[in-house]
Amino acid sequence: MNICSVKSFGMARTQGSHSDITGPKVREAALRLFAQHGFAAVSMRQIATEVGVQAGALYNYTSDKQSLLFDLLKAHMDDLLAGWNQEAVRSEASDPCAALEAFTRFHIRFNTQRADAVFISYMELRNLSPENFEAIGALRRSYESSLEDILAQGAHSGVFSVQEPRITAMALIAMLTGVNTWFREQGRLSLPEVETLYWNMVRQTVGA
Amino acid sequence: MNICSVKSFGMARTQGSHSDITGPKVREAALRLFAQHGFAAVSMRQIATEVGVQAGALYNYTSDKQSLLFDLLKAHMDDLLAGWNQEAVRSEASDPCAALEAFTRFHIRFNTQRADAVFISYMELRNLSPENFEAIGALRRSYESSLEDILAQGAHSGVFSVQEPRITAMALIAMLTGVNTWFREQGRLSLPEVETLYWNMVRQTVGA
DNA sequence: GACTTAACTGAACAAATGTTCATATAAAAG
DNA sequence: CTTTTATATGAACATTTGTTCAGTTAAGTC
Repeated sequence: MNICSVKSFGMARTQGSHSDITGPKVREAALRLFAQHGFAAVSMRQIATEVGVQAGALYNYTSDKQSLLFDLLKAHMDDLLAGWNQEAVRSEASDPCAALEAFTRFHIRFNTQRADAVFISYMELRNLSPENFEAIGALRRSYESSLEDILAQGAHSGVFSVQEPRITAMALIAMLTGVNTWFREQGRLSLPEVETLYWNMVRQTVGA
Repeated sequence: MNICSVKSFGMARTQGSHSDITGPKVREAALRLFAQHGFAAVSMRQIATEVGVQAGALYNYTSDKQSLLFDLLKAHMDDLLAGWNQEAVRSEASDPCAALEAFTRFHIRFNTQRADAVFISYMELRNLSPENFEAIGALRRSYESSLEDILAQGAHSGVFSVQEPRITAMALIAMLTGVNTWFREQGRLSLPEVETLYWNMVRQTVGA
């Protein structure tokens, strides 16, 4: 239940309202600070200072510090799944090899562009309540399964040599997400070059 | 500078001393709690309760909460490098392919046995002071370089097809460390089975 | 102009934080 | 038994924490 959406009940002042500016600012500041220092180490007052507001005002945009974190993680996972669905449709890859290449390139491109959210998604799950933890976990497993399906189909049709599609999917996702630990925008290698390097490794891993 | 080592200056009561029991207990409790809840979310009082002692007594074993974390990370990295050195000597692998297999199996075995320390080593670096961060980073890079060297040598002698040894090393380490996110001791697959599965993937990745 | 209400302030709250230290305890040494 | 000292207590400290809320401000509607 998002307090921000109170405004959408056809009330006045929907244009130029500060909440349209402050709301995103709160989420951006929280995302950056959580990634930098960790959820528990960041105070509501630090977030408020970053936004340019007093701590009390934050509670117009979240009911809790906890649900502020959950909203960020949920939005990230929804973005990820929506982005991949769109990519899968766009590339209309019927053969598993093309689908795997599309996944590889999408995952690297998407994750390097949101390093903060990715980092939080891996590190701060433990700060969620059990239900919220389960909700994020289900979304994650759904994403992992979409790669597993590609691998299983490729193994079935004989273009991949993969014994354990689930485990291979986990291994490949870990490998691809690892790009975030070293990749820098101004580095020696461009993003397309990195994508191609990793696609070559992925292709060899599945024996295609 | 470790306060625990004060005792080692040839003083009395080195046998049966409580500090020989409490000291390790403090580090074990801190390791487990930091991994479970995060460094910032764990209070000195929680650690003390776990040990069965009052909070003030912890300061006989660490000068700081910060250096308690650093000591844990430092000890883990030292363990890792010592373990790998020993393994590299023991397997006396002259050819790159055998060396790569030794690395793969060692990394999986070592890391799955210390999941808490591995998790902290990746998540809590941001809570270190700049010098301490750099110290841990140097140890990590040294470990990464030992894999990079194997890959570079294999590429040079033609048994591997690896374009970028450094990036391939990062990719492989990320893949192998990812085992920790799903592996469970009582699971369907035994550790040797997992090692073999991953070794097959690693071998294919480097084109050997 | 008067009125309504979204957005924010600033003070307040109890609880918890890391750390220190004078004091107590009990185990080893002489 | 007496002395020494490693080890632990428990209270105290100044800050900081998440959260609430009565009141202020200003932007929109009529």
